[in-house]
Amino acid sequence: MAARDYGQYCGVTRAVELVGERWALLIIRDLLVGPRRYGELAAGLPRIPSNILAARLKELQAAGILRRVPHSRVVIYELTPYGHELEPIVLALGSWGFKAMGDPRPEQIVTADSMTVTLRTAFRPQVAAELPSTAYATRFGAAELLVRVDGGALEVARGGGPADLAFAAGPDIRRLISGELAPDRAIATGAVEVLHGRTQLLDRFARTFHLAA
Amino acid sequence: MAARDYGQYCGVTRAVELVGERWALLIIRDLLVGPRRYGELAAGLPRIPSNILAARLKELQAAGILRRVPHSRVVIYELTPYGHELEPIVLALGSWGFKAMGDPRPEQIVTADSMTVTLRTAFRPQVAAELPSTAYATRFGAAELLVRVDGGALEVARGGGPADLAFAAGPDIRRLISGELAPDRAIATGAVEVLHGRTQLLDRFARTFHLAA
DNA sequence: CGGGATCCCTTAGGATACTG
DNA sequence: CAGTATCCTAAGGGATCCCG
Repeated sequence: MAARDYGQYCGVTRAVELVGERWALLIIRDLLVGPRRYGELAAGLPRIPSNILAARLKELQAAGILRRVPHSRVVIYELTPYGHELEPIVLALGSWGFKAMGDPRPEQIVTADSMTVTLRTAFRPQVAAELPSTAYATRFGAAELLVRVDGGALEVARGGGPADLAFAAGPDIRRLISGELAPDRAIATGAVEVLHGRTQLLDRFARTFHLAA
Repeated sequence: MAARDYGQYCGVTRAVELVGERWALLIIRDLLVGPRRYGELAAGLPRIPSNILAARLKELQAAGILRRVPHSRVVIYELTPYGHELEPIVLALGSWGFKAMGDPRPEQIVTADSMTVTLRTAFRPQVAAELPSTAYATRFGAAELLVRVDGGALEVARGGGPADLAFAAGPDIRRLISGELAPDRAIATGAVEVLHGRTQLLDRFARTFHLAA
């Protein structure tokens, strides 16, 4: 059950034995957004081989990190409380890795769950608390998300819906979130295309979601 | 330079591409304690093949996480500021993994650097600040450490030295740190052998260093 | 059709020996 | 001491197939 071990008696070592295998943390990242079915996980991780996904799910289940819940006809995977304790670590990794992202290569994709986690990472509750409640309908690559900011609370759902601001963003969304690209410049250069709503609301978005470069 | 990639444009993904390869986080863990030479790293990671250590050092250097500093005759590896930003993440992983450690298997060892990181993780500055300054000379397995607690500050050095309390601990040190094993019980059962100093000081140690089970 | 299992091949990683 | 070089095993990638 325990993957390849390192022969050391140490908490860090144990952690990487449990979640350090290839793909494991990305599965956990997606499950942090919500319970998922096998096919949903596979769709969110297009390049994971099916046998690896199945193997990881078994290992993570044996480690007490996730649970396999058979519903009628379908199977749901969800994090256990112990698995949920990884949330701050995964978000911190996202914040740290954000700085090394550079520009996307053509084959790199943006998935709904990864973008949701990014938004959670970048969310600044204390800033949001001082701004009016706002709903954003966003599209990043193929990922459509409905982002609701209400006081210091953030809610991200897949799909669209009514919103104060609807926009589609290309890869330069990274520079917008890092502050390297000002909101008005982002619109001017076409990095962000506003589909509906006042363009000034993009500035509110950029203040609400920020990550250091 | 970039290791196997995942094809996703996401901070978490980038992070695991940079530090998710086998052994990488353990190398970083040891470098968090201080700059190390190639041989020191190899000694602290007894089961890492030499070619893998060399490969990881190159990859981590290319990623801007560590620096190769040639001194006269010897080469020193040290974390860059970007690499140092991983410290809270590594400590959090250690704290999370601590809960899944269980009892050590016979082949598992404790190294000086891993134990140093564990002590840093378990250190409670706010508790220590209310206790008198204390020096502990400790031995965990083969790892000898001199632990100085002064107010809210912690300093851990390899080797021995004068101390208020000297003790050697077996694997049950984990239960002492988690609070499952009371200090006096630890001494009574032989889990901790006090070599010098007042045995009551072990209680102070246990209050200063604590991790949830 | 969702949820996997099986196949074959490639490549990272383990063990050990060797070199500047 | 600080790494290469080599050889081999086992994990991972990719496609396909299977079963309820």
